[in-house]
Amino acid sequence: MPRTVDERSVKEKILDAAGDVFGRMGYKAATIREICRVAGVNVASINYYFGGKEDLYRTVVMDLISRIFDRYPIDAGIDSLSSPGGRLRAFIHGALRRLLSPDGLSGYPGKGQLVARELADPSPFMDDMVNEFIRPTAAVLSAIISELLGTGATIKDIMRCQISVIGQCFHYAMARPIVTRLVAVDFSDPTIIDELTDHITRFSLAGIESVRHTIHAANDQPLDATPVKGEPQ
Amino acid sequence: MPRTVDERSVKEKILDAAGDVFGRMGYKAATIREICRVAGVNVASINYYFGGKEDLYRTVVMDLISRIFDRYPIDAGIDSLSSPGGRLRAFIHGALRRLLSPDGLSGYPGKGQLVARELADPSPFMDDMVNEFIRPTAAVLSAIISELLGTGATIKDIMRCQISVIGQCFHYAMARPIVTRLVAVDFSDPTIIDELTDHITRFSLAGIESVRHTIHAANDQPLDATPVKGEPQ
DNA sequence: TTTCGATTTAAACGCTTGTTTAAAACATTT
DNA sequence: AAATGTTTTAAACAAGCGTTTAAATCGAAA
Repeated sequence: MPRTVDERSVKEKILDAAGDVFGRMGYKAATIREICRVAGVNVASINYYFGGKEDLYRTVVMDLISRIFDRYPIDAGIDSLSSPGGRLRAFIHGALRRLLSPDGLSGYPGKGQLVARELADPSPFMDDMVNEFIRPTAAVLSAIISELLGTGATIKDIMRCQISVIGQCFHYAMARPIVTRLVAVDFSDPTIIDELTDHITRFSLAGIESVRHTIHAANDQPLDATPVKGEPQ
Repeated sequence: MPRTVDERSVKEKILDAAGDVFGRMGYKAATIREICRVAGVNVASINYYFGGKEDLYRTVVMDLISRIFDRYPIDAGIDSLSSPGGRLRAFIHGALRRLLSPDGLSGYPGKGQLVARELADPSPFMDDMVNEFIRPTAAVLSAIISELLGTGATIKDIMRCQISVIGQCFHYAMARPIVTRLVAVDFSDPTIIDELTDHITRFSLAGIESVRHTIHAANDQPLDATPVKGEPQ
C-alpha cells in the first residue's frame, strides 16, 4: 500500500510509461530498464509493485481496454434507438471512438499500437480479451445486421457483413502507419470520428441492403458456381 | 556461391525457417538459434550466408512480398475489363489472393503474420515496401473508385471509399486470430477467396454508389451538421 | 528520539542473445 | 594423392536481459 501521494504516483507512472514503451516496441523488445527510465523510477520497482514484466504487461493491456470500454460502452445509445439503421450508426460511432479517440486505444504512437499488436500477435490472454470485450461487441453488431438483412439471411451472410463493417473501422486503427504514409489524414482533428461515422454508416447500409436483395432474389437460382460478375447498373 | 544441390538448399532452408519463425514470434522474439534449429543448420550459417539477423529479416520480408506480387500482379485482368465494376471485382480478387492464398502472404500460422506485424509495427524499411508495392496498388484502386464515383468526387471521398474497400479485404488477414476465435471460417477452403470476392464486391459497389448519390445530391444542402441517421427504406 | 515497517536504491546474479572464431569436414582441381 | 578453397561445426565471446539482493532511505508511531 502506498504511503504518500507520490506513491500511487509511482505505480501510475510505471503503468503510463509501460503503455507507451510496450506500444512502441512490443512486449519482447520493450525492456524494463527503458520503461523505468521513462517512468523515472528504479528498475526494481516493477518487480516490487507488479511482480515481473509479464504481469505488468497483462495489467497494462487489461487496464487500457477496460478503461476504454468503460468510457465508450458497447451499447451506448443503441438500445434507445428503434431503427436498425440508427443503431448501426451508434455502433459504428462507438467503435470508432474506442479505436480513434485520443483518450482511446489510439493515443498514437504508443498505447494504440498495443491493440494492433495484440491482433497481429495475440498474447496468451487474448482469449480472455476476446471473451470479455470482443465477443459481446460482435454480438451487438450481429443482432443489428441480422435485423437489417431480414429473414432468410444465413449465418454466413451476417458474418460477412459484420466483418465488412468492422473491417472498415479497424483499418483506420490497424493500418495507421500505412494510411498516414499514403494520404494526409489528420487524426487529431476532433471532427474526424463523426465524419468517418457518416461515411462508414452510409457505405455499410447500402452494402447490407445490397446483400439483402441478393438473399431474397436467390430463391430460384443456384448459388455455388460462377457468381455475379457484373456491377449493379 | 553454392557448390552442390544441397547448398542452395541450406540458404533456402534458412529462408523458409526464418519466414515461419519471424512470422510466429516477431523480429525481436525470434532467435537465430530457433531459426537454425527449425532449418536444421548450424547457428553460424546465418551470419555466413546473410551477414546477420537484421539482413536476414529484410531478405525474408522483401522476398516474400516480391514473390506474392509476382504471382498475383496488381493489375491482373484489370486493364482488359471495360466496366469499372468489373475492374473493382478484379482488384478485390487480386487483393484477397495476395492476402489469403495458402501460397500467398497468409500461409498461416507463420509467414502471413509477417505482414500483419509489419502493419502494426513497421520496420525501418517499411517506407520501401510502401513505395514499391502499396502505393502502386492504391493508385490502381483509386482510379477505379474515382471512375465509379464520377465527377464531383473529392479526394476525401475517394480516399474514404478506398479505405472501406481495402479495410474489408485486410481485415480477414489482419484480424485472423480474432476472426477464427469468433466464428468458424475455413481459410483452407479453396473457394473462400471467390466467395469473399463476391461479397466484398457487391457490398462495396453498393456502398460506393451510395456515396456517389450523396455527392450529386449535396449541391443544395449543407454537409457538416447532423448527418443522415435513418436507414434506406 | 527511537523504533519499525514500507519503499527506494545500486549492485550483482544467472541466463540468453547475436556474433565471432578457429578448427574440422568436404568437394573439386592439380 | 596432394592441395586448395568453400562450407560446416562446436565452442567461446561480450552485451543485454529480467530478476534478486541487501543495504540505504523514508514516514509515521511509540
